[in-house]
Amino acid sequence: MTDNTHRSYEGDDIVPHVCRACESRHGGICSVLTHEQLVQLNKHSSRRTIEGGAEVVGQGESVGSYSNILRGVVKLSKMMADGRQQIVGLQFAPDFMGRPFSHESALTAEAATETEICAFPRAALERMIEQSPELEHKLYNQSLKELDEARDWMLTLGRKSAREKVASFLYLIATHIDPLADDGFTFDLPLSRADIADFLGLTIETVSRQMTKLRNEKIIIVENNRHVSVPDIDRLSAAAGND
Amino acid sequence: MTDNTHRSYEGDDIVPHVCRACESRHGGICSVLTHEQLVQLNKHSSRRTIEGGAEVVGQGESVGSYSNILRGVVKLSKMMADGRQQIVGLQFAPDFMGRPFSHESALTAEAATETEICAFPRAALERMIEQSPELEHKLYNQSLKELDEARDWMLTLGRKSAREKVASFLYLIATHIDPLADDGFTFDLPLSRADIADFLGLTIETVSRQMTKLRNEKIIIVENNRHVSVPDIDRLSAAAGND
DNA sequence: CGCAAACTTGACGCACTTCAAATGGTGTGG
DNA sequence: CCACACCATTTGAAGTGCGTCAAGTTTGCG
Repeated sequence: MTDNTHRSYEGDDIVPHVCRACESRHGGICSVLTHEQLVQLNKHSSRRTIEGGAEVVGQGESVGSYSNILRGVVKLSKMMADGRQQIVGLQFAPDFMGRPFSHESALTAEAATETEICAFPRAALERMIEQSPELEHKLYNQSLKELDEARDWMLTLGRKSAREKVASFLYLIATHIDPLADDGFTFDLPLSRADIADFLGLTIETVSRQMTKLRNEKIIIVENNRHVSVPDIDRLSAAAGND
Repeated sequence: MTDNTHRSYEGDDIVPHVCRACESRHGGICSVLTHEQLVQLNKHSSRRTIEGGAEVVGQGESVGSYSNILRGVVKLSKMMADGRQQIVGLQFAPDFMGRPFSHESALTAEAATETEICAFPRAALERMIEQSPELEHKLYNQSLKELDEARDWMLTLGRKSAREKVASFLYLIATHIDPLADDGFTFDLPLSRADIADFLGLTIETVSRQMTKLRNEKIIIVENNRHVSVPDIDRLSAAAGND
């Protein structure tokens, strides 16, 4: 396993300006690039802000670029011909977004909240992958992580009750979003009820009813429909059916 | 993308005996290894036959080895504390089996049918990955493929009806198993009804009822409960809800 | 042949969906 | 600052697809 030992160079003039203050420099894929590679990649990269609800790539579209998520939440979804939809993954900063070695997207990527990304052309990254085994290793590790998450979620989709599904979703968010306050777990939901339903394989109404029940049981505290607090994360975890 | 151009060496004395006749030599990960590496890996590798139903690795166990599937079907499953189970993936020859860079298994791997594998110690493979970017690239590509499949299946689990789920399963098998006859799609199911139910997030009874319906509609022909023929793969695909 | 396991079939119940209406929350213009 | 409109969410009532429980039936194996 490779070790990231570029820390000593931090602040060095060689690091591109935009990257120097980049939140993604450490956890993201850029952390394994040499300064030369960083400069190289940066020549073609561009920061973009995407408003919540806007589509980044559509299912079946050809993909011209990859990107890093710097801020926000992106939902990956699949749609059937008749309109039924399933969210198959959520991505958070500093995740890498894209499906290397496939030029047609099998899914839709859409910003759930306002999102900031750093995009670079497909060719630039693919060239860099060929040159840098560390980069490919980093990408491989992220795809293994995503595969683990996808399989966890398959258990949720296939075998959990509506109540457990909703609790599982809240638990996922609680453990992936930076909390708004220090007093435990308080956060804003990045997804609407409709999105949550599409993520859980349920209807909006069922999601709403289960949220109400969890609220009545004091497992969660809800304000403004989006703002949620979890007083006891272990109770939520238990409601999610986690061992 | 790397190109496998070792074909000219075929039959060369340097290739280990066991590998020379190996069905996995071409599609599997071994196809990107040099002959030297193949010899190296072969020193520690061992062929094993696993009877149907036997466990290869258990959920939560520490993993001592990786392997290639040479023949048969392996099911990957997750279990909740109360016994609810979900199959999260099926692997066919010549798939690589294992989760690199994680020493504790998050899932159970069990032979669905009688299965033959070629196992090698964890350390041997991990050393080789460090030396060979081509090998890591090959593994990365398989994990991307598995991720694509997992996400496809999430749509099935979350949004399809029982009928569509069963048809989707039959379609998956029909397109992944070598047919028994040349007359289109005839095969033996590698999974029992109980396994199919665990794969689809259904009960045995529901699977059975939907199979009966598909049989009555002549979309499938069933003999002996395991032997299935698909006269028109497009009708099956349509029943599965594929566009 | 006979037993056990796997599979099928039937009757009934319930969790979730569907359809419909009420409520709340947010932004806009007066 | 309020009134209104619009959308998101909640709540209610009724329907249904799948699960549960309980026989049967078939298959495979000693």
